[in-house]
Amino acid sequence: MTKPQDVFARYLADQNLKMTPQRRLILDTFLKQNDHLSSEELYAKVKRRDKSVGQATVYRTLKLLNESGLIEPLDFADGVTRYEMSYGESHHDHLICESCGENIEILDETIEARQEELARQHGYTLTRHKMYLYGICEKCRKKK
Amino acid sequence: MTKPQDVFARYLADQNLKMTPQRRLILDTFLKQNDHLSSEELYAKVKRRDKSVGQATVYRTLKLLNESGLIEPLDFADGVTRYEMSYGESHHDHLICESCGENIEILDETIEARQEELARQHGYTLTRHKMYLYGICEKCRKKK
DNA sequence: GTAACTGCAAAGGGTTTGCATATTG
DNA sequence: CAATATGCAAACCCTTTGCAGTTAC
Repeated sequence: MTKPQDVFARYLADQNLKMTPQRRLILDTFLKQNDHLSSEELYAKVKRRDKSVGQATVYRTLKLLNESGLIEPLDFADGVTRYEMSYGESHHDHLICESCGENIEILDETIEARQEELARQHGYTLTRHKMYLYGICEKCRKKK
Repeated sequence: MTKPQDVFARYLADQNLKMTPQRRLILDTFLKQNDHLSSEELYAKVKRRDKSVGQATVYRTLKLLNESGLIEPLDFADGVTRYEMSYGESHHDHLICESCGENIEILDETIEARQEELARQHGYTLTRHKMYLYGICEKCRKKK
């Protein structure tokens, strides 16, 4: 499969945009720690490698990475937008602990199938979906 | 069933909080147009009935209404928090047309059950979930 | 009476934007 | 060299908070 770096380069070229050291560094940093990073967290990591990079550039680059199809915004309802790699990764949903923030990736074929079916019943063609399960994990429950 | 107004009054009394004309008006306005209102939209409607009400009071009252169990925050990822009546309403998810914005409320027992089961398997106690299905509705599909 | 509530305006947090300068293709 | 990107700081949007004065219980 094409490397993420190449996908991004390709996207930029197609849009008449330019590859820059900053964009390279930001994507690279994101790829290294492919967690569910927020823009600010990524900014901190990027800054460790190159102090001169500005916060706005990180925000702008994340937007481009999203448009290029490499990453996707997540919504953990914690006030910040987080991103995860979507290119070459299989789809999954999230199970989130409301107490400690732990985040488990889940996938259930029964649910996926029912979602398609439900949409179809309403005359919809499904393009995507978001499902977040919020709860309390075992550790946190026992702490109380 | 107990009226929403009474549920709210009861909640306030229990918490040693006070019923005020503003709180009454805000709940009343919300009940009248039980859409998926944002705080600002509600504020605009409230203001039409009483110009003297402040924006902060609407925010504060929505928080109280949520705590009382009457309403619940929604997250359509459009930058604002919206609320919908939850008291006396059955839980449901949303099927949204990406083209025209149509929003259908859906509920599927198979999915609900699987969600509980999935959480349980990971040691989680589920408190809530969000599921949004995005697609294209029949009308929009045929328009093209 | 006194704890809770109000409106106002200011502050807050995350994100975006305007601008002068620097860089890419 | 022309179009894009950059860093900085200011602006932005939605929401929360501090405060002095008001009101419900």
